[in-house]
Amino acid sequence: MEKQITIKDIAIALNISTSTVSRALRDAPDVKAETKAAVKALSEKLDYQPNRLALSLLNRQTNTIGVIIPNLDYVLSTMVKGIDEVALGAGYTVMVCQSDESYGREMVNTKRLLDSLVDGFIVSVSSETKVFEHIKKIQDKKIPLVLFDRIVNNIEAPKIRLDNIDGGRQATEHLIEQGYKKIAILAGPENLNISNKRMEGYLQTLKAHGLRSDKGHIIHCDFNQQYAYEATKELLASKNRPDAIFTISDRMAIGAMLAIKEKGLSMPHDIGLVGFNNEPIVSLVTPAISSVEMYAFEIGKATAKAFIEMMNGGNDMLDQEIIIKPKLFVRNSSKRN
Amino acid sequence: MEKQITIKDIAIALNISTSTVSRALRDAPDVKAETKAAVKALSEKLDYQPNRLALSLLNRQTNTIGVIIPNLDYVLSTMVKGIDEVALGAGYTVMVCQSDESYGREMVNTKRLLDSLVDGFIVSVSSETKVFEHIKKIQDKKIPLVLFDRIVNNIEAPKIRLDNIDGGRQATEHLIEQGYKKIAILAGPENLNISNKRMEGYLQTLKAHGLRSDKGHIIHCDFNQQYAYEATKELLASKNRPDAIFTISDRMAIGAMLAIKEKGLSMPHDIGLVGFNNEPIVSLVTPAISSVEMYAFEIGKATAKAFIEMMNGGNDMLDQEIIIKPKLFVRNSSKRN
DNA sequence: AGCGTTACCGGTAACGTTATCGGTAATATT
DNA sequence: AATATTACCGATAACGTTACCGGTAACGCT
Repeated sequence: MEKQITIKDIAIALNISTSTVSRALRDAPDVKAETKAAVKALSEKLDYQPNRLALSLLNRQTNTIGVIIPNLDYVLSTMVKGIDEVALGAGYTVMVCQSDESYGREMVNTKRLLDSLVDGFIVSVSSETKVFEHIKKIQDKKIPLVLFDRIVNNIEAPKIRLDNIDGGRQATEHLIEQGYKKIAILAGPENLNISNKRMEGYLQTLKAHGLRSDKGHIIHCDFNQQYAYEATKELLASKNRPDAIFTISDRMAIGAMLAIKEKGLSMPHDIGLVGFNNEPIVSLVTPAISSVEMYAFEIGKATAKAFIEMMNGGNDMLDQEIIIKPKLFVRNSSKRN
Repeated sequence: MEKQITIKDIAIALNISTSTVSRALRDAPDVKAETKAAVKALSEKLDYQPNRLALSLLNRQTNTIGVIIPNLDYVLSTMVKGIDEVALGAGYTVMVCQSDESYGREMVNTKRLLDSLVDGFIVSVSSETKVFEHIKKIQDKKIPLVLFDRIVNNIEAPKIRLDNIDGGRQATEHLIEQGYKKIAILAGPENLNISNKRMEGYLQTLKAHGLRSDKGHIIHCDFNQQYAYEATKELLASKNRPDAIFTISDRMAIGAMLAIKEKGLSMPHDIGLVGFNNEPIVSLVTPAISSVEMYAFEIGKATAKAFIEMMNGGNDMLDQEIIIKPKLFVRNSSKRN
């Protein structure tokens, strides 16, 4: 790393003070046009770039947003893309740190970024996170915080998320409409809010239609094809075999699909299947899988917008919750009539 | 944002100098044990966190790596995960910026990070990038740079990449062994190095086995299922219909698969299919798709390791090229005997 | 001639931290 | 008792930048 060009170098070369150089570069009114021109010409020639560290230290702001996410799967990548787009436009640089679904790494990442590196946080918590001291610490320091997707209820911050209950409802209602009676659900980890909400939608809808929800038809497993595959195998081998499965992610849907095919059952005839996320892949397998679109890119954009609004003094936003409506895309895995 | 606790606050509270506080916190030998204890206790109590901006300004290093990537698809996400893992372990924070395959955004991102925000760069260029002034600027400033995956040949920097030619060779050789005679290739954008290398392996292998490569069997299209789907439809409708297709990504393989199924052809009997990347999805569709594993996580780790080595003064690494060997995983889409 | 105004510029302090030098008091050595 | 050594600590400068205050020279006005 070479010594970088500073304002001082220019000042010495032109035999003026650093103050004048600084003013000239910022087009201040009280600098002779001639001087300005000389300064600008030289700084151009030397390819002067202001040192953002020094500026940040002085202004106490870095124009950087810390984004903490559990992983970089399809949905979160898409959300990050949305955040990125809006943030970049507003002059912010985004710092993405993935916790890899680990509470420990989430804490470490948060702490690092907290050391005056970012102006604020956009967080989606890991599935392992059950204690929120690190999040509270952000707020103790009065640093702007926005939660998205995997939100935490008892923290007061703007929250941007999907209407997960409604997503669960749409999927379940559709299956019922198609005549399925024994609908199982492959849910995610037990303490994961988004999973529980989707399940809540599922349970509510069953109840509303006077259907019983067999306890054996509710299965918690990790966000993982392999687990989903095995869970489905068990489901299909059970005494009270379900005639439809709602999985709360497409990855899991594909795992389930594999087990269904292996068993020699046909979709949608013998068994119906609905996934969640509407990843591109679901329309490319056979049969194409019905799935709930969650508009991840939009969620990302809305999150960044809320963040920026908050940065601009919107402390009245603390209790705001932006809820995006999902939409079921029906495909052949569940379309019986 | 509240005023943060500084070393000065502690100094005033304990009626000692900032120098002493600083030394006490760093466990310097020439501080009374009693003083140390007092400082540590208070800094603990006030939850003092050193200001990394100030430190960075002083030491001229930020302990941050700028990672520029074209997007966050499966392969790159996995590589970033590898980079992250190694970098975190070495005390670096990673700043991921995606260019979204746009030359303009790649430039903007690079420039921003160049303003003293990062100690070095790890770059994978966008498919749109044909001019490399922004990359050369990094080197002009003597800032460490490592290229990975989508590398640029005429830039002198450590490069970590897959042996793409060999990947193309393995795929093609396998298809030939399975008795396929008319092997088409779905390649990526024309100026994309990784695509051209995989194609080179394909062409070399055809030649080595005395097979002609029909010009109509070489198709360039974007990394995109939809394009691949349409391109395959055309291929299958052409006079000289291929009996096998090698796609240089799994996304494209799935697009191709869709077209093949639609046409009513069976794999591997009527037509063979081999993809690239070995994404989890390929083993979950029917038939499972053969694919070339590129060990993305390993590439990510190797990249970060090379970067760190370079940071530690390894300027002798400038011409080093680490080449990871791929490995074909054979599945039912191409296993005829 | 004396005063105010304008145009322009320089010096200093500050952001938070640490390296370096130097100093003082207590203790050890002769 | 005089000197050397040790243990401990404070002041200062520096990293690069800008806000703020102040100053000088030139000019115009009465």
